[in-house]
Amino acid sequence: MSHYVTTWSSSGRQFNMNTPPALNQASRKERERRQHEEEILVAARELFARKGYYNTTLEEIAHHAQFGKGTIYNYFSSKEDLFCGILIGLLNTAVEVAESSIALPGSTRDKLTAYAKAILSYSEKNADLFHMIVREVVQLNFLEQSPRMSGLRNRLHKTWEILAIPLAKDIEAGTLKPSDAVHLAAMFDNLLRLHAMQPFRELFLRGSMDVDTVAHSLVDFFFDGIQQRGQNQ
Amino acid sequence: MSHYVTTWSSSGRQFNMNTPPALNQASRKERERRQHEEEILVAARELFARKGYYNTTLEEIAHHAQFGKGTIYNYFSSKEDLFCGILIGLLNTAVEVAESSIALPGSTRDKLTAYAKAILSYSEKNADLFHMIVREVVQLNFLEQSPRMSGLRNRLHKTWEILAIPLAKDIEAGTLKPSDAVHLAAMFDNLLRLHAMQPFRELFLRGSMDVDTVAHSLVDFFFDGIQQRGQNQ
Amino acid sequence: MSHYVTTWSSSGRQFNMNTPPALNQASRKERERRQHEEEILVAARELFARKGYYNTTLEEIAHHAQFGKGTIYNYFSSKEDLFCGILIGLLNTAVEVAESSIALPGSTRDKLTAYAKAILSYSEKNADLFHMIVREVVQLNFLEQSPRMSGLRNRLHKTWEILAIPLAKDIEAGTLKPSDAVHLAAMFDNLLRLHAMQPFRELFLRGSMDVDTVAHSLVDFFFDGIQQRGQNQ
Amino acid sequence: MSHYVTTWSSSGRQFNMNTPPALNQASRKERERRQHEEEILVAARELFARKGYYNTTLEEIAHHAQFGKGTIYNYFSSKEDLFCGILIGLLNTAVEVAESSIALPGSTRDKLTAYAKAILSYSEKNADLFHMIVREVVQLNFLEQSPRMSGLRNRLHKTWEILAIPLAKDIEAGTLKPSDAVHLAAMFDNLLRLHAMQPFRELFLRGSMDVDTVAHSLVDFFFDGIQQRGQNQ
DNA sequence: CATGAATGAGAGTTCATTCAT
DNA sequence: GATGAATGAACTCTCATTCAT
Repeated sequence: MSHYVTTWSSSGRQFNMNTPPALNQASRKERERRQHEEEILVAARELFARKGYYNTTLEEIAHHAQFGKGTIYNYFSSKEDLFCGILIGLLNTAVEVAESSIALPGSTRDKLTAYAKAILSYSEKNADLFHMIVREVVQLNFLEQSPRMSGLRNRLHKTWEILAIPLAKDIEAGTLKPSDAVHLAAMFDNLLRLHAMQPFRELFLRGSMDVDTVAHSLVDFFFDGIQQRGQNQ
Repeated sequence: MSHYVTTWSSSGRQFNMNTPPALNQASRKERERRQHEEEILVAARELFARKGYYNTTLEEIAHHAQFGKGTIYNYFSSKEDLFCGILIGLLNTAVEVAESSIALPGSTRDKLTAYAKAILSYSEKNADLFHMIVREVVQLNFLEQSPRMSGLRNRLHKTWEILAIPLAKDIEAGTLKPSDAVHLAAMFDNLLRLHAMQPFRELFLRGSMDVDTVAHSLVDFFFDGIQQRGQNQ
Repeated sequence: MSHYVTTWSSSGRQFNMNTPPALNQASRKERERRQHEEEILVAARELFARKGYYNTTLEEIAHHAQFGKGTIYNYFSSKEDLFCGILIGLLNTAVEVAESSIALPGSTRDKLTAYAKAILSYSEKNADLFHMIVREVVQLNFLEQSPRMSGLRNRLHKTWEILAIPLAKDIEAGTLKPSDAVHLAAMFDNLLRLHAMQPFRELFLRGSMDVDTVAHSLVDFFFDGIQQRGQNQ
Repeated sequence: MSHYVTTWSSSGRQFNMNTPPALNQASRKERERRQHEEEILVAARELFARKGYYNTTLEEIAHHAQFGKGTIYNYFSSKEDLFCGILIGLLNTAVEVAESSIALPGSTRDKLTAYAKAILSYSEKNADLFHMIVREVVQLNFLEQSPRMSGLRNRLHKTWEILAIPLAKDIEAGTLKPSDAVHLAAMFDNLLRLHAMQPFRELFLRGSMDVDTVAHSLVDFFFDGIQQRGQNQ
């Protein structure tokens, strides 16, 4: 599964490691900077996920990241900016995962199953993170005001557009009911996020089901509904 | 449709109007008190929905409710308590709507369609309110800390249990696939809430579809999935 | 001398004490509000004068005014606004003093002498205040940015225009050299402020000269220069 | 005019260029050090003058001087010390200009006119600098606390004492009214500084008057006052 | 019961200063 | 000597809550 995921870096940035030795001096600094930025992001992600955006103070984040309070501001211009940094990383990851998944050979069911497995598996490792996203991202005030945020919704939409590609083909081919492919993708994605959220997992998945089982049953539900085949109420 | 909705009062509380005249004196006071509480709840609901919990100050709420700041504290012991008041009202409403809906005659599809229509119609009139709930309620810290909050999740779960009753019957009857009925109800409810949220509505529903159409297509999707009947990929 | 000075209230506001008894209820609140505002202004004035704008914290001002930190913000929207409040009071006072002074009967020398005495006497009681003004007002950045500040420079200029009236008459009458009357007024005013400043007073006036003597000698210098009459170097 | 101005170096320090070749090695280092110090002083002067002491950060100064932030601390022990460095340079310059001016042949009027021309001309090139001095130097806290600052007021006073020398002679000779010569010098100096300040220049001098005209009219005002000769109000 | 002035803990943010490289 | 990332004390400002009227 993980073969299509090159980096799980939350920032989603790619950078070339094959720099010539002459540039290593600059590279060291740069690498350290990225390292620290990542540490701050990880600390913030954990606290935001656990306690929510407004209940987490910068001091806590700094302490948890083992930095001084002021250091955070050398990497992010504000608390909001830090939050954006997290979201950007997550959404970039989602886009990447979506792209890799639909590039896999196989049916649309296979592609969506792969996507579901990757997202569920990621969210299992990142605990309450999706939880936080559902909680905060949707807060449009937030999204609309910050300039850095402007592209976030587009990125979310982009994930859906990517997932919509195979769905659209199937609709055209007549194997799926005629409908808005992007809308379907959004519904699937949100069902998935829902199951990735901790409280929901606690209620229904009780650790008894592994990622693969959940992914398969979600895809089945998505394609076939809850009704027995052949039945028509 | 509205015949099964007894009160849309946000507090969801029932109170008996048939008090004997001797008690009317006390009743006047009591009625006035409820009236004021309701006005405060309405004002708070609107502002919380528009700007989020943390971005709304008590002063704004008081002003919007045309009361003094201190007056709020005669009705709610804290900002958090006020927020709980709103949630309780909403969840009570949901429970009531669920109860009324499954009490209707007809198939499970009919019952869920009725529920969907009522919720969507309510959320249309209450704009960003479901939006806010998804955003804030899920915040477990919030839920767990306040004593008054302790029953909120149970109430949410209760809605699901109510909706699960007809589903469980169908599963037993073999018309639905074997699965956890409450889980199915939760999925349906969350799909519904998703479509009740403003940003999602904006993206896909563009005012072009009315409440009835959306409700029906959601139910269809829920029962049949996205696949053409008779197809098996 | 003091007969032309109606209020020395730093805010320079006039308000009618002859309110009918029916309005006294409102008047009490209003009076208390002004009282508190004045106390805050006095405290801030003293600290700003003693330690400078940037070296004085809001907490100190609040403590010195015997209020809580937050209370200050019920009266002034920011530290800068508080500073503006002080300046407005002072400049209003200066305008009033100028108006009263030139309204007095007598020669231009008499009018300017009266103005000088009033300002020096005021600054003697208000210690480092003029000191602070010279130090901070001139800071144009400050003046230009705040909207409330927009009129401050005009007010300063207005003082000069008022003082310029008798000077202009004398110039026209040929008893003073032809020159820009407002410029002359500004020079006189600044000479005056200079002598009102504490460090300058310390250096030259050493308590040995009283207000009247200083005022007279300033006016003499202003009209006659430092040269002996009849001499031409 | 410029023949009496040996260095306009802001630090006002004199150093001998005629070092023997053997010391050139040390001298090179030393020269470079002075060069860098001067660059920092120039950058700081410009920014302090433009934005005020408290609104200028060390980072800005460092950037403007094209050095790293830490480098500043190799030359000045603190921000305050840097500020002192500027003041010392300016006041040294003023002392030098005063000395050169009164050393010139001619009447007291001529000497003061020369001083006025030099100061006005300097301030014209250094824009808001005198502005800043009036604004900040007078702040006694500043002066009194820093040990390096201890001599600054003395230096200011020294300028006045120098300018007072010819005035004292004239008073003794009876061509000037009997008065405190240092006080007169201080008044003249401050009138001059006033006209060197940008806002004042803007109001009255409007570019229409050149340095020479202003200097002459200030001296005339100082000696003769504003009254027509032969008039006695 | 209604009010809103008073409160102060606590938030995000800035920036002079240090120090390892 | 030059650097700039790290630091944390100290700042201004916010706002839920109290309480005298």
